[in-house]
Amino acid sequence: MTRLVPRLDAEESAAWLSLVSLLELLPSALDSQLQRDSGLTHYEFAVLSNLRFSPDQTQRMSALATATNATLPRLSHVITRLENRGLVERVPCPEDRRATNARLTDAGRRDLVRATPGHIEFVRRTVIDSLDREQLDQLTAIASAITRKLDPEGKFAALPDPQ
Amino acid sequence: MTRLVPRLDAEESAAWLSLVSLLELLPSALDSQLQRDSGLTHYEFAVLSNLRFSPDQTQRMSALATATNATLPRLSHVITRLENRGLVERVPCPEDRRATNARLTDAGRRDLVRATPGHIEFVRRTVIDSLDREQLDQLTAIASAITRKLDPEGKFAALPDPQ
DNA sequence: ACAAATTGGTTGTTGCTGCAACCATCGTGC
DNA sequence: GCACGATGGTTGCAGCAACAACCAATTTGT
Repeated sequence: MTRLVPRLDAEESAAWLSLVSLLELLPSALDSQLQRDSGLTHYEFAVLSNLRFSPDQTQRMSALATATNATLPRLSHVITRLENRGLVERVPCPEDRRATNARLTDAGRRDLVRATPGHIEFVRRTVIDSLDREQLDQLTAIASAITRKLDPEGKFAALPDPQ
Repeated sequence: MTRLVPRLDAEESAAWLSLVSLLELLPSALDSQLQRDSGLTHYEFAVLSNLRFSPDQTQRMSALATATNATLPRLSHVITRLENRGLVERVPCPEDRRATNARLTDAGRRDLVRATPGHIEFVRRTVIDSLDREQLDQLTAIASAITRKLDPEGKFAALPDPQ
């Protein structure tokens, strides 16, 4: 029986293993930091950040869902919880009565603004400061190349630049 | 009020955003592929792979948990499910009667061997083939550097080399 | 030798995500 | 202008993970 898929050679394997470790460790580290310091999930943080930089701090549910790479049911549940905590509110969309807009409240904006510096600092400490300038560019190229394969249309917008 | 944490500049921001996209898209893509083609979670796959390359296809629960970066309760539940599906069995540890060993069954080994080529092929298509040789080395260095910050003792062993 | 502390695992509860079913509104074709 | 499909969103249910509480076996201290 011939091997249709060649196994990974030493360099490929090293790259893959180190990437797997990263995928395993970094997301949970990010979540822990945000949860501990701000009571926010990384996903909730992404939702709030997205709203913050949208016109009128408002976005359609469906747009917000694709921008955060989530299913609509997931977003709906998350928005419900955030609404109960007073960080977000649902507003019926005037142009399309099927649609719902999610809007960041003042309290939500306040919490987000409070959470952001600590998050950036953590990102800097764990990621940015581990790399030199050259590696920063390399990382951008590498991650973009892989992402392009997974999301060719670039529908997933990631986080807006936290600032 | 002075800004204690300098915001990210353009290059830093680009690197971070592209990395976030990767963290968001790749794990779910890996999970979908494995789930669809083999009925295994990525985590279950990691557990089985780890057992496969352990002496006597056996590992202590606690060792297996740290090697897969999981809490002990999580592993215990997963092993219970895998045991119900006949892919793994629990064996009391002779040397320490508190301890439990998890052992890969023949059926488990068979399923794993079946699942592996498709998984490798997917990894190749999405990750490896997106990069050139130079980038492969760069990725190894970058991911290792970040991982070192998150897990200085290197307790997390990642997957053993799938082959 | 025995009490206390530590280690190794399991079980129960709660919270979040995915999927499927569902309802309401909008657009299209006739 | 009305039926039908498509779109936008919510709700209910099932499965998995985190945390805490718990039990059993072992080690430590005296």
